[in-house]
Amino acid sequence: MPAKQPRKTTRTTSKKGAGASAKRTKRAPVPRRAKATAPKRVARSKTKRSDSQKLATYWKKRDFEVTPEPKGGPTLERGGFGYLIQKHDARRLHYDFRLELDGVLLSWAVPKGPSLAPEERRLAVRTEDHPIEYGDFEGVIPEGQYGGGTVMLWDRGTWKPEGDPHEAIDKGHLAFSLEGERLRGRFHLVRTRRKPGDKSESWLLFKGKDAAAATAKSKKEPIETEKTSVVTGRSMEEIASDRKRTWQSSRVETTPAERTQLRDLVSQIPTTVSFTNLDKILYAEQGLSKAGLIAYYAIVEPYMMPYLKDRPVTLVRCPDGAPSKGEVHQKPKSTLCFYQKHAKTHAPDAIIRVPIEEEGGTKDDYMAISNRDGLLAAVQLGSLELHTWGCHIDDVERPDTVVMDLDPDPDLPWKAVAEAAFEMRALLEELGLDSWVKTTGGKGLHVCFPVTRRLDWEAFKGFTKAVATTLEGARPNRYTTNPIKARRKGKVFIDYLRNGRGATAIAPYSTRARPNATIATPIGWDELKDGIRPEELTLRSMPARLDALKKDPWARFLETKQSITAAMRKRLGL
DNA sequence: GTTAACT
DNA sequence: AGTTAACTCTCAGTG
DNA sequence: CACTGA
Repeated sequence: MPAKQPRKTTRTTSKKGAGASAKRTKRAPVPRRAKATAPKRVARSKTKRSDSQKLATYWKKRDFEVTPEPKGGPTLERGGFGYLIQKHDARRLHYDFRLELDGVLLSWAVPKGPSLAPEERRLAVRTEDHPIEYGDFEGVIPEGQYGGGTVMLWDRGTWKPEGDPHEAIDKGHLAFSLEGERLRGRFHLVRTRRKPGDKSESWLLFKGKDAAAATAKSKKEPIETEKTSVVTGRSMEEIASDRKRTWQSSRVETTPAERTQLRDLVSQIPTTVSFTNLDKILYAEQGLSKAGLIAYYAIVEPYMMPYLKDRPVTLVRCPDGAPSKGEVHQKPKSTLCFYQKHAKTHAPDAIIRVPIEEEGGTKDDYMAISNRDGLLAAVQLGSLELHTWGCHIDDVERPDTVVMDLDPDPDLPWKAVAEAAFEMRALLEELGLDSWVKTTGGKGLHVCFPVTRRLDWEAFKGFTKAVATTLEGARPNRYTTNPIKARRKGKVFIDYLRNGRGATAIAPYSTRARPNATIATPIGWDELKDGIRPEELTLRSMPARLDALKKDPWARFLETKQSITAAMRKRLGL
């Protein structure tokens, strides 16, 4: 079963279900999680296991903060023999065949589902044991989660083994009868010989000979005739759309009227860029479409452009949208998004190409944006973040903008981060430098200032390092400049390395590829003092904020002419 | 999201 | 015609 | 050394 889309493959390789035999693509290495799948050992072992051991694999694969599937817990061994089949529309549609034994549900993924014809032997891939409570589950597993997709209860009832089921499973031949609503009579599960390289057990599920056995011709297959839930009568579509309703209730609703409005707005933007996929949702939690993103950038463009214009830029592109809360939790944006630094073949004409010398001495085309068309072209490419160099393209070797990144231990209160920014400002002021502050979209702050183009990157970075270490030296308990042990111990990491050649920092007014759609927002020092909250500066709130602002908090940034002087460097011991 | 290079 | 990879860089830690 | 995660 080769995967359809490479990106999704990467993101979901560890999804097994029916796709247990999925061939690996070259790019997608076997995730460690998949290696941890060891249903064989768990299921075949005759020794008594504790309940927690039995379901360890099941738990390991799921994030119960995200998925509506039951966690299941230590269960009493009721000796009951429940049976059920779930129709599961994950990466591939398949049927999950489950038999209760020893307090868990033994499970097989059957890609083609069961057949009533004894000669039809259906592949059944053994998967991890599931908790008994799973037998009641019907609903939608969120995208990005293990087995993401719609689950329908297709059949349920009881089963009865012929002989000792433990021995039969060890032997690899389980004969049993089913007493379900849609399947009845004798069935067999037979384990096939394991081929070298097989990661999971393959079994065959087929009908045993009895009165209920049918030849494929004489009787319709229940898989074909029964299309609805055995419990709720719902179709797969109905189950799936139920999710939409509950899901949408927890976010800002986008009505068709609003969609039209956004499309209209987009159509009125004067631009040469042609847009596609305007209704595609890029921020799931806020229900924000690509049209909404384009509208946002069209609005902030006059505010943003002065800081973005004519600097080498790196894009963080997420054509399928920002990671949702669930996705960010387990597998961050590395798989959903990718960085683009070079123009390569992808860059549209509206984005400027700038040949820049690489470390090795060769030249490669970088990108720069100089006007609205360029910005919107980047958005059309699915860019959710724009990162800029600290220089302009007409003199790439002479930087002109310093960014001191204050990156706090996540446990630190916001107030401590704000205080750090004020201390940084005070130090710079003492040296004779005016500075401005912006949020980053997360819990960090950037203290920024312009300087005249005099130093090369080495000297420039050296100066920012000295500033950082000075602050660290003054308050070693509060600050660290060591990226290694940056985290822990309640410190703020002062990242001066953003001031090196080729390094970048998030551009003012850029969106972030994060679930909450926060914006890297220039703010006033007074606002920071008054306790402005970075999580409230979002894509949705920004237009109103800009309207309400009496003056641009960074108004003086662009006019300020100041230099890193010999005297300043001397004062820092350089 | 786009392109080029494959099967 | 349909499928797949590439689209950053660096660095510490791990086996 | 190859690979991963940050």
